[in-house]
Amino acid sequence: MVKPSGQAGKDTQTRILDAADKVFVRRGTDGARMQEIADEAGVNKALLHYYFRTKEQLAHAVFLRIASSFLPRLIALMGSATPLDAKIDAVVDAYLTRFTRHPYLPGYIVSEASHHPDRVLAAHSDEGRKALRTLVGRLQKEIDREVEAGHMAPMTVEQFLITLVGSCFMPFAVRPLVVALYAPGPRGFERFIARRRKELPAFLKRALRP
Amino acid sequence: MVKPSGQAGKDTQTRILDAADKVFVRRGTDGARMQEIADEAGVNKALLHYYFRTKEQLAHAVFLRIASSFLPRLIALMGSATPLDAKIDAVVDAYLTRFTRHPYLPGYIVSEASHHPDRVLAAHSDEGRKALRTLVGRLQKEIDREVEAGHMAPMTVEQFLITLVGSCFMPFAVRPLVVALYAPGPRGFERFIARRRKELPAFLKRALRP
DNA sequence: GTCTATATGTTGATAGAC
DNA sequence: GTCTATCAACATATAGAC
Repeated sequence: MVKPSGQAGKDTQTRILDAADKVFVRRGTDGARMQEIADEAGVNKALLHYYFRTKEQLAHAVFLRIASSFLPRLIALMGSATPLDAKIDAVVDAYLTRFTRHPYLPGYIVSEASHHPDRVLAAHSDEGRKALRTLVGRLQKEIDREVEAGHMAPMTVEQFLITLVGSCFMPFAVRPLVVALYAPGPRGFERFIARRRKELPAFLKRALRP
Repeated sequence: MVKPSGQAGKDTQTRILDAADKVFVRRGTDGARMQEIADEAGVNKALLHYYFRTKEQLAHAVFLRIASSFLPRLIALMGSATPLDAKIDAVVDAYLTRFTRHPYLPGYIVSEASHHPDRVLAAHSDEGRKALRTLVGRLQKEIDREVEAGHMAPMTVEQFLITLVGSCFMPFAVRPLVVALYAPGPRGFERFIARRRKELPAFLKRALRP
């Protein structure tokens, strides 16, 4: 028996979680209303509490699901057995593609990190942190070797990762400003990102050279 | 007659605005409470409405004051008659210094841009936007000339500005994560920023070379 | 201008029928 | 599991004394 596709086919808990994701990400946790989530899920408000007890716990579930696919993905892309240049291409492509589909995601993540740090920290397991530390260590060794050989400029991996991720986050995180200041018109932002897709990897790679 | 210094010496309206700044920036507009602002200002809640009528208008006043010093400062630094390399040094230094003093500022600005785009747009005057467009045009010409002469890699100014600003914003915008993942310990973040102060300008300058 | 007291409207959360 | 009805708590905003 094939499961019916679309929202209607999912079980209620998933429908609520998806709706909560949509509303929390768009409005921010503090700006979100349980009523709007219920409407979005096509259920009653009381049902939200039946499945998740409190808004706080629902917010936690939403952030957890997002975080669970975020750091691991970065670690997978940066940990692959490819040259650093190819990794940059992969990460920029993956992030810009994802954010194009979910434009409010960067703003939401930053918002949560700023105003609900506890929730953000709780969503990252010790294994995840450890995996990242391992990755950073391996990358740093790799880079140091290249530096020694004169093929690369000296650089701290943590600093580079922040710059890399931040460069993908930023245009979406302040999108209204980008549109107003740089990219007017109906498809202005789209064009801005299309251009970034080409320029950003080239820019970052140039910075790697000795 | 010398005015007494400190909070107590300022007139009430300013004290309220300063308090609102503190609370809004720290909690986010939606998470902020008028009561907390009143407490912070050392006045009664009713007085907030006497001076600013609504929370919305108070939030507008706070964001406006912040925005008024933000874009102009960037334009001033990037528009000075110095080489691009020196401008990078100046901007990175100015932002990292400011954010060290006001760590919640980047998160707040992103939060407002994401969840209250109208307010953000209203806070930027047409003159400001025009000034930025003029600056971008001049910089682009300058760069194109250098590219022609083979001294610089081709680059779009708007893209570079986002990367530059984003690289300064990002570590503060996700500070709890940076601390947990990269910079543990009491002064870990401080050290992270101190290192960034050196690495980031060098990194960006390397990316400019042809 | 500044306060106390209160009104007004939301919002998260629960009780209880079905 | 899902709904309707309702509560209790809170937050913004106002009225009115001083």
